[in-house]
Amino acid sequence: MARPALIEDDELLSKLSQTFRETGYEAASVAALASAAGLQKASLYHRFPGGKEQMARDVLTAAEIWLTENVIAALKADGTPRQRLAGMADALNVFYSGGKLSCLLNVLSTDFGKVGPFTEQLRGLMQSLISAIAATLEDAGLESDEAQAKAEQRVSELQGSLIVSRVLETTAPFEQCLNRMKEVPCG
Amino acid sequence: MARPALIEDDELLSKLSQTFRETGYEAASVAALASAAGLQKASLYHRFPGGKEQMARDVLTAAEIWLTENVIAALKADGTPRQRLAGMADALNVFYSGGKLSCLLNVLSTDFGKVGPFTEQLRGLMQSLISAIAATLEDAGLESDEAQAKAEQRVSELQGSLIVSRVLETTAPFEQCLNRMKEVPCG
DNA sequence: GTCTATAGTAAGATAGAC
DNA sequence: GTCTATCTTACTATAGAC
Repeated sequence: MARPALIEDDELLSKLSQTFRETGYEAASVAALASAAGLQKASLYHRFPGGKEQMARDVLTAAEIWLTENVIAALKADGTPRQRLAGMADALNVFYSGGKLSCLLNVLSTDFGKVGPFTEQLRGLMQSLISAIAATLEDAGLESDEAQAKAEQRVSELQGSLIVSRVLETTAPFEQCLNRMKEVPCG
Repeated sequence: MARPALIEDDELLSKLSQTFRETGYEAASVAALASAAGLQKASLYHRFPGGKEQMARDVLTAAEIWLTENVIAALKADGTPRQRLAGMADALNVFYSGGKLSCLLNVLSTDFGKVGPFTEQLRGLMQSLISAIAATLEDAGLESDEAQAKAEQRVSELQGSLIVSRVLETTAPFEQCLNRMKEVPCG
């Protein structure tokens, strides 16, 4: 194993992720990404030969892993559906820093035309999240179609609450959305 | 009154709006905007001396007027709350082209850091929409706090459903969201 | 692995003819 | 009001020293 880098991969990806989520993909210049990481541009290109697109892809992959190991894992854990939904909400609160960070699903899907380089990965991630929520709602007694629809609705609301929170400059909409997500829908 | 331009202002703004909503603010180059409008870059700058920022601002103002005269007007029209919500949903369906166009509220708030040049206008527009929905829900019998919360929730869901529709490449989430918005919430 | 320095390119914006 | 041509700047990306 080689000597460790001056800045660890995990921390580097975290800094890059924050910049992408704060400013969007196109608006995030490599200079800004380098500055956020505390490196020079050439150092970033050394670690990401694929350039900015690879930086975003690696950030997205890291987010996918984190969401799988935390948000989706919470939904698949032991416990009542109510408890599992609460676990999911807590993990989402961490992921979005209490509503202060945008979602990569939004950011990376916005700055391109019909089809961007991340479309497939984004779709897979979103479907995984929806499926995991739907499965939990089924365990709570909902029928399959109903559970799927409610899961889609909740993911929509989650994404949208981040937009509303950003525009209105208050995290209240995001927090209220998380609270609603903890409850099993009445129908 | 001077001789009319070769391309009318309304149509021009419509083309620019579509480009911004399809690709985002930063990703929409002036060259692409000009191409969409069927003009050269210099012609665009003649009409918008403030450059790309003014183009986006004028597009946003036009959207604000359209939403006020259609979506919000539907909410303030005569009829039962249920009828007014249905009128709003129909207008929103037109505005978003059945879920195929992103929202300027998302696009213009994403590509900047904490504060962008459109923050104030975006916030005002979103608050107007939330207030108009809340007032209709109050007319339907909800208490003030409850109506406000439900209105925020619905706007969140609307924004989010556009993201989910874009990522999953199906307009179903948007359409289902509109259908839910037509109903008066049970509580 | 990180740096300074620099290509090469595309962006936003302007000048001036018609 | 629209155009062609151009300016200036900022961007992505690379080369090569340490």
